[in-house]
Amino acid sequence: MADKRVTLKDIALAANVSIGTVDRAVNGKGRINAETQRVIMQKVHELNYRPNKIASTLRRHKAYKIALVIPDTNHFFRLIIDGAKKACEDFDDYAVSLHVIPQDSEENPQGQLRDIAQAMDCGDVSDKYGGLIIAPLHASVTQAINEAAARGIQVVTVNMDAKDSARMCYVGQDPWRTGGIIASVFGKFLNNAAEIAVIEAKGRVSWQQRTEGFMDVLEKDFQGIRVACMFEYQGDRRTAYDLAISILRDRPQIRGIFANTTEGTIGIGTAILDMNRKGKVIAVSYDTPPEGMKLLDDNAIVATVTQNPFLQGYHAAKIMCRILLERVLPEKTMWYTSADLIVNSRQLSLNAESVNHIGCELMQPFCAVCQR
Amino acid sequence: MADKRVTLKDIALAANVSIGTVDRAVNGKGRINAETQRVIMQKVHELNYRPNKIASTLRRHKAYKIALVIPDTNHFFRLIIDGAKKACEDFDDYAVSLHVIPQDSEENPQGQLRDIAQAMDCGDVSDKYGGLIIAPLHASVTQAINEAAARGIQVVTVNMDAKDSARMCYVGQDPWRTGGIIASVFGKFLNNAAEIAVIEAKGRVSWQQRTEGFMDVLEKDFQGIRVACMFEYQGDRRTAYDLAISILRDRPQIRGIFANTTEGTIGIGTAILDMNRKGKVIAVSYDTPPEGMKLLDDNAIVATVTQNPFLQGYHAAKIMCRILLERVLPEKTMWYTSADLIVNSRQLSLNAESVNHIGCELMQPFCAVCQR
DNA sequence: CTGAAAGCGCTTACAG
DNA sequence: CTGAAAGCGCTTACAG
Repeated sequence: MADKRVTLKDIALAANVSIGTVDRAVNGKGRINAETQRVIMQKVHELNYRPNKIASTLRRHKAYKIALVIPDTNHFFRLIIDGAKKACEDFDDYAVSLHVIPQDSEENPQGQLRDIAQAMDCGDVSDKYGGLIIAPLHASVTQAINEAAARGIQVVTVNMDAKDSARMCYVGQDPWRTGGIIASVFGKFLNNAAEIAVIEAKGRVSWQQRTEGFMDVLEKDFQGIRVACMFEYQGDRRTAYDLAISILRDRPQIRGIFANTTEGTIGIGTAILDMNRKGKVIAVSYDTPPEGMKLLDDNAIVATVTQNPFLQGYHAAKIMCRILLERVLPEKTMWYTSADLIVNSRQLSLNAESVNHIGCELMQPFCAVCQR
Repeated sequence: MADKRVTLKDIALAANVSIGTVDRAVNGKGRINAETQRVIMQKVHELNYRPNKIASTLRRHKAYKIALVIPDTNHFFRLIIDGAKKACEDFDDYAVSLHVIPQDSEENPQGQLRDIAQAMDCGDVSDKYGGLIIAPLHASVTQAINEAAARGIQVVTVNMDAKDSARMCYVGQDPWRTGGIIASVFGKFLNNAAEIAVIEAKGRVSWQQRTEGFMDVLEKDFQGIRVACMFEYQGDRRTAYDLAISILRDRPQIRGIFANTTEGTIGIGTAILDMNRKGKVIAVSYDTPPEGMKLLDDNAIVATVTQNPFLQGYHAAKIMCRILLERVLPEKTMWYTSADLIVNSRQLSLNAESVNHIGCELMQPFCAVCQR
């Protein structure tokens, strides 16, 4: 910042070549003599040259196209999309554009695979997607990710991961952590002395990790909380509701029920309300669906743990922009967004108004010249 | 994004003048004929011209200097500083630099006034600060803010506001909201049926607003919670402790105590611990001081409401950068950061590791060429 | 394999 | 008050 930045010209002077040659050495395209390259790179290191991406963007006419491949099935995913859009607006000056490729179902990985294949083939050579941001619906999406990577397209996963794929990194929830936070709420509300029930879905890795996190924190920090019984369900609302009803009816000593999915917790909360046990039995929800908010305000659900979907999209896109513009590899493979605790819907709406929008509205193009 | 952006040249062509003249009309400096100006501005609106700040930064040699005037007395303020630094690194390409001017006390507004006056006078004409980000320690700082504004220096307040000053906007906590969230936690933990005590400091406007928010939400959402008694203190730890001890001793029916400052809540938490009443009487803390974290893990404090100091600094600096680079006035006067609920110190540390750093590490200059 | 030159969109002296 | 020209640091054809 303080000192004048070293430019291509400085390197060219020092290495006694033309700036065109330096450019070729640095950007590694076009034929170049190995020895010339070596000398130039040495000067680059010596003088601590960093490319000026302002200048390169100005000259380069290529725009960077990014595709966001994600289901568009509910508010949560739409917040991820919003976040990604905002991040890309931040890079508007650098000619980055985002194209959303939405899926209409979370249960159709085949459809997603097709969408990705199509995205890889679209456009002529100069108009191809430089990067794909994907919320992989299933492990089978890995093959599409690897195919994209093989073609030189950068891939980042968001919200859901494809662990053994060639994606650069993952941005999203840490399921273990959300489980742990819910355990802490249980422990504190129940004053570390109560029996609880666990209703567990095992269909996704992240669901299993939530339960693990929940159990681990209970064991470590709240040994006064005893898990009296465990039941399995499919992650659905209906079964969770039925299980909760029978637990509430048959086991009056149970004072808390944990379910490891959004849908499951909605089922439990509804059961608590229907059995007129709110305030007596606690549930803590995942994410912030409308039904969850209602149950939260009715105190059938004590709190909800939300994972900043907006930030997930925002940072996934920001990482992608940096990869494309600066050829920077992300420093970490796993980028976890914070898990926040919400106790009433007003808190959430107020926060949405501020923190999200403080990141949003600021990014909007607003021009002093034309006043819009 | 899609269409080719309109440039100065396009306007010049349309208005039948040179690009130099268009520049003068748009940037409003240098003599220009009123009629010419009118015609040009009309074309600017018609064609929806937006200046390319990439190009202008490249040509313009001026760097933008921003000063952050803030006490450097604890971790909370240091997070604000970190946030501001990160935002400015984001604008590194645009030749923005941040200079921190720290105060060593929160209780010495005179010293801060001197620091601001000095900052305004430093440097020659071309090297002056373009913007000041200030955490005003007292209403008297208003005069320095107005003086800066009169000299054409942009001012944004952070964390603390100077309401009737000429600052462009405020970025920071919404005290009313934090009070309200704490009320919600009380209401839910106490199952909307209990007597509580309120210990109130009135020394700062924001403290009073916290109490107001607390009382309002209790009244609206938790009518089963009764405020049995109110006491006044100076916002200090010691008095709060003494008051809490006597409340806990004399009024066994009290099941929650609210204090409206960080220090006050630490006093209460300690009293709850000393009187061996943890889990029986609840307190909810402000912010995230180390003592608060300890009391949180001991369950003397049930939760703490934290206000994202990192984001406060980050967004205050980002707004300032936009003001300087794009001559954009902020759309709102008050930018509130979200108030998050923390139930254990592990949650906070994990979140700090992710959400802050997801905003941080990404911004760090990291170069594919030189690998650092 | 390397160099010289044009030009991205803007701002800034310098002439008129 | 207005225009013509140079140049910010880079990339990209185009010659050699």
